Amino acid sequence: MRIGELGELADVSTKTIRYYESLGLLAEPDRTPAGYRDYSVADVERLRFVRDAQSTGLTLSEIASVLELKSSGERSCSHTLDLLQRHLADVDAQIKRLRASKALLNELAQRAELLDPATCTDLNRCQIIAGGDG
Amino acid sequence: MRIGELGELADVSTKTIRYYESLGLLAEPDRTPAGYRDYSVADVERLRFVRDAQSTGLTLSEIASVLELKSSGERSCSHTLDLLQRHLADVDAQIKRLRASKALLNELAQRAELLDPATCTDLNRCQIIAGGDG
DNA sequence: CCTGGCCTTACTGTCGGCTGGAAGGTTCGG
DNA sequence: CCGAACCTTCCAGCCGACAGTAAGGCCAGG
Repeated sequence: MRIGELGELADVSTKTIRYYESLGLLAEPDRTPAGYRDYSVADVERLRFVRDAQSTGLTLSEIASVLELKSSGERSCSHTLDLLQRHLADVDAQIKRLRASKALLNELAQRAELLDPATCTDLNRCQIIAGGDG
Repeated sequence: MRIGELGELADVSTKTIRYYESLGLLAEPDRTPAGYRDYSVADVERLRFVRDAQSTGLTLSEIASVLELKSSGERSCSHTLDLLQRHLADVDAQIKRLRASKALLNELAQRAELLDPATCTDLNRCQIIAGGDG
């Protein structure tokens, strides 16, 4: 199949497919006599794999490293597992940060509702956002 | 004070200060006869405000819009409040996505530990990551 | 007078993941 | 045989928040 069909089947733009190929996420496909990329069903699987992996939040280069290991004949899943666990830690850290951010935002919003706007006199200092130290 | 001192007081690089100025986050300061930027204590406050706002996860352009409104004489905090609440919704959405991502990662990691690597035969299909549909 | 450190503007590069467009070749239906 | 829809390569740009560098000006201490 050609790139357009592959794109439709995996819900990925042709642009993106060529981009993935340039990153080594997809192997260089066969070409038709006219030079068009010629894909098989396995490529649909592989492309979907990339999307699946991406949906877990792995970066494209991380995905590339998983694929590279696999294609180099690495049978063990330990690298993948390792990657997943490190990534899990990252995600946790991000969630933590966001929670802190959220708590702060909530506090600020609450303060904002209590505040009398008339007391908001200093243009350089928003009472809602600035720390409560002054 | 000059830009270096301002930077130290607010823990921001001189590069970043000039960048903020170019975005309109900081007003154009007075200049010394030699053309150096000449800041006052109020500028330290303002710069810290920017950092505070940034720490809540607001983008620089959002911060700029808050500051713009304030400097245009807007007394009401409703815009800021609005911004905070929309941003809060964003943060919630992000947390949601990350949680989903985390659940998926956990599931994958668990599956990985149970899997026999020897069954990992299809190079285009990582059993850890690919969906369990086949 | 010289050196080192600060300052100036302006432009480029970085990361990640694409997207757009130009300029051309191919294929298919009518 | 023609036009539309597909394909090709390559190069540029986008978002956000800076950091790096060049090429120069200024200023204080010894």
